[in-house]
Amino acid sequence: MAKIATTVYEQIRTAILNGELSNSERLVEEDLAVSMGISRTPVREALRRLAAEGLVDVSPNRGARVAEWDVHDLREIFDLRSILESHACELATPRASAAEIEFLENVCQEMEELAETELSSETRLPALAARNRIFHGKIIEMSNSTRLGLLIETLIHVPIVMQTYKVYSPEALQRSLHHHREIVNAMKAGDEVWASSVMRAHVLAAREEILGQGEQI
Amino acid sequence: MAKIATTVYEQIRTAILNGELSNSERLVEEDLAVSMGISRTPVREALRRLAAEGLVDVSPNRGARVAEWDVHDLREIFDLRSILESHACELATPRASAAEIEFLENVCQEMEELAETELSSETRLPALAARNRIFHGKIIEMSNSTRLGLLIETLIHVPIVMQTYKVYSPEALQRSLHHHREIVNAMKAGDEVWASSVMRAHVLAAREEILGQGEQI
DNA sequence: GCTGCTCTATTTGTATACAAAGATTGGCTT
DNA sequence: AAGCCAATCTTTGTATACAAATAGAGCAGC
Repeated sequence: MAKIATTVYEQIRTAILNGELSNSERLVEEDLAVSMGISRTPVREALRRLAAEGLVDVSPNRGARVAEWDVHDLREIFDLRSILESHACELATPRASAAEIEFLENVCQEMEELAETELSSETRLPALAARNRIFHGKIIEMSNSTRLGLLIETLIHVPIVMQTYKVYSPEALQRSLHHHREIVNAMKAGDEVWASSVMRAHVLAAREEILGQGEQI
Repeated sequence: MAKIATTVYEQIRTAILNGELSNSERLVEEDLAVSMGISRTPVREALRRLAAEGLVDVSPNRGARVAEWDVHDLREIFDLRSILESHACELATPRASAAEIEFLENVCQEMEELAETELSSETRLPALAARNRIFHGKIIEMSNSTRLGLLIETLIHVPIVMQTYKVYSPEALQRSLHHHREIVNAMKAGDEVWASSVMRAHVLAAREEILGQGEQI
């Protein structure tokens, strides 16, 4: 844990991702520094890093705020994710090993089992979200394209933030799990067109789910 | 010019993009600072920013170096650019105004005129490259997707670096210009599938051109 | 009572000082 | 002579101090 700046970065990052910081809340360097018992220098570095990832907005001489997103932003993000993640599927399919397929199948099974447990449990949703991230992350890793991974990484923050407020409808959850299964089946069959098409549909379906709820908020 | 950090950032950035800094050259904060007559603080900020954009690599406690890329990186980058820029075309086509089409046609014409002037002139290539960037940038702008623009932005650095060393073959140049014309024609016809397909081909053709030459270096 | 201005207070931007981690060089041992 | 260890030297990471810019409060003028 040599670098304080990295620690600070992770702390602020998870705070934003967990919704512990309200939207467009000011992030005053000095305040953050004293609250963590350190100096402004590493805080500054952390904030700039977060700005580069789009999690905070900084204006010159006016400091940093937690970034804010509207429906148009969300639409952009999911459009791009649908394109990039389906591309990841396309690249991953011909490279997929039996072990990797099995890994994905295990994640599918875990998610399916979780989905059958008691509804609206407070531990169930985070557990599902975590598995979901593992599933998507694994496919991106399998695509063997560092930059593709980095691009998707920068697009994923906002959906995670929204995920906090989101309650999947039972039908949407079922559809999502079926998509996952179908993606793995397509990869198993070595059919990259099939796999990437399902992934595209999967992300676009999620978009509608989120945007639909967005109007209710 | 209030922010020194921004100035430094731009200076180092253009130095890298112009190839004035040799590959994987160390960027020592203190040296850069004294050479610019400033302190290390803004230099540090600039380096971190460049790191976030992938133009320099920084290792903890070991400082920053100019980033280095291999053939695999280039392939990744052009693959992703082909996807994202063709998506930009798709979004831009239904939004394109007559004035924007005319603007693109003017850029096409300028490039065609430049192509007909004396060969291997040292001013011709940079002029073409500049127009090329304007052409692609305009379409991205027309797509009206901030994040798409940002993603492409982060992918474009490396090709620019390589462009410095690159001499287009006359055939490749002609093909490139024809692609541009065809893209504008497709947009004029309101055919986003056509437009995005040509853009995809355009970027992939550029990839082969660069990679083919890469082997010669 | 409201608008606009100035002065102050807060906060960011930059410089400098100090601490810690790596790299390097010189000598020592084998 | 080669390799290893240690001391030093360089370079990065963090803290603190100071300068500049912006925001806000209070006052003056209308």
